[in-house]
Amino acid sequence: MTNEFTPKSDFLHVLLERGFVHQCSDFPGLDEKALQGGLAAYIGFDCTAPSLHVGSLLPIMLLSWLQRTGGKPLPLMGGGTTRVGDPSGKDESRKLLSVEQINLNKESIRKIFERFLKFDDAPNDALMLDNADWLAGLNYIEFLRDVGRHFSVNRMLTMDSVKMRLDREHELSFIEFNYMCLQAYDFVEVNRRYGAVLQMGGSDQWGNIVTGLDLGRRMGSPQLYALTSPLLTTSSGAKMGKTAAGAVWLNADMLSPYDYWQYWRNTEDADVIRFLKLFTFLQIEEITRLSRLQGAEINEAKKTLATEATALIHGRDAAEKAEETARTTFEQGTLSLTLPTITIESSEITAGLGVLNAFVKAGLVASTGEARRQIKSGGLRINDEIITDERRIINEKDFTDSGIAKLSLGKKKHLLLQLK
RNA sequence: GGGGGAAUGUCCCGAGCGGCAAAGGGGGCGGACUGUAAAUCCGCUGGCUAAGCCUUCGUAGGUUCGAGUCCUACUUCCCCCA
Repeated sequence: MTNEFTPKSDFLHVLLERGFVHQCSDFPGLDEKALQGGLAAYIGFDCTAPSLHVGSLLPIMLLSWLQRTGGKPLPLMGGGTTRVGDPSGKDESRKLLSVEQINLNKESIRKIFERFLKFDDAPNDALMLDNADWLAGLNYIEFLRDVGRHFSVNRMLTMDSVKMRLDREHELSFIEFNYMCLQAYDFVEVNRRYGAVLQMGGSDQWGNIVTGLDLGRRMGSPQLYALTSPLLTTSSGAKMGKTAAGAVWLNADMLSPYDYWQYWRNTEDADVIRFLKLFTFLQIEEITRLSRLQGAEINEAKKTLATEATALIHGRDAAEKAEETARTTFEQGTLSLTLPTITIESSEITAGLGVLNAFVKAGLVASTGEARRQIKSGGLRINDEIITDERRIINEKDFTDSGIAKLSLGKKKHLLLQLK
């Protein structure tokens, strides 16, 4: 895919070297553009949830590298398109969200970008866009006349995202079918308004991006370019970004820095180097050095990955604190007071709180039923002591003088109860 | 417009003679082995005030001691004919 081509621009050089590139519509052409400086590129982001998750991290890194190599990053909030729903890769139609919900999500997501990009007034400072700005007020008739006539339904039917739905005999509603038209139009509009000539995205967006490129040609935009990043899976094939607790969110109020650190710490051996290149800004030389580690030494690389990745979104302090918490908890096996903590009224203890409910309250298990099952297989511990009696009551003696007790699920998930 | 199929445990796929909390996978979680890894093996994978009780098989009714299973209507999807 990227064979033979040797980029002259820093931007493509870094991207290729670090494994960010899956496909590009025109390597030499884009390379040339990047060399000229001031390359403006955008990536669209959904507003379907109040936080982005690790799956979105890769595109964010792309934008950040763009800025670091002199380009102008334009993160685009899908405030408009989220109202429609992207059919790509999904059999089920998405639930439509309310406009209010979308706006709330948008605000919440926006904060993440500020950790990765510099937003200001310099020429290559980032600019946050929202396609609702031009999509929400679209006039249907005008849109059909000016834009719609350039779309070939014949061609759209051959696109993978659509074909899959048709082949598998799944419903594809008109509103979803229009998604790609809107996204294509975005490209033209972002180019017209902000001069972006490049759209990036995950490999599943290739079809949508190329459709935009095509529309641009028909509507007289300058030459546009497409670049996609590989779909992220772990070496054992699992999709990235899922854990027991659900998605790996980037917002601290949805996933603590400690848990985020743990997510990266638990990376499979085979993925560490790839992830270091993609999700940290460490020098390639440093990563190469880490890649020579063997066997259990790889754990060092994992810690580096975890700390660097955590520092990017939660700050260096929080990352180092998470690392230290992990060291005390896992390597020394002692009680770390900086583990994620939930507070509990002391009256609840006096009233007699059973272990089952305590674990549910802590969020380590979803129900008392699950707690029972975990106890049967020896998965629950309080202060490192395996719970064998599901009717065990937690009492004052379980707490330290300062009112702390540690609950654990399995060997990895720990949490503190703090008496109030 | 006519005819024939299909919807199952709210993660997914999928079996299911009128006695069903419902086979089997995948995924996930826990245990063993390790290095907080992978692979492998074992167990679990509706809820609860738990040897009992409650709620699940597209929706609403009906037959029956008893319905995922039979009947009726409705919804959605698929196939064939026009």
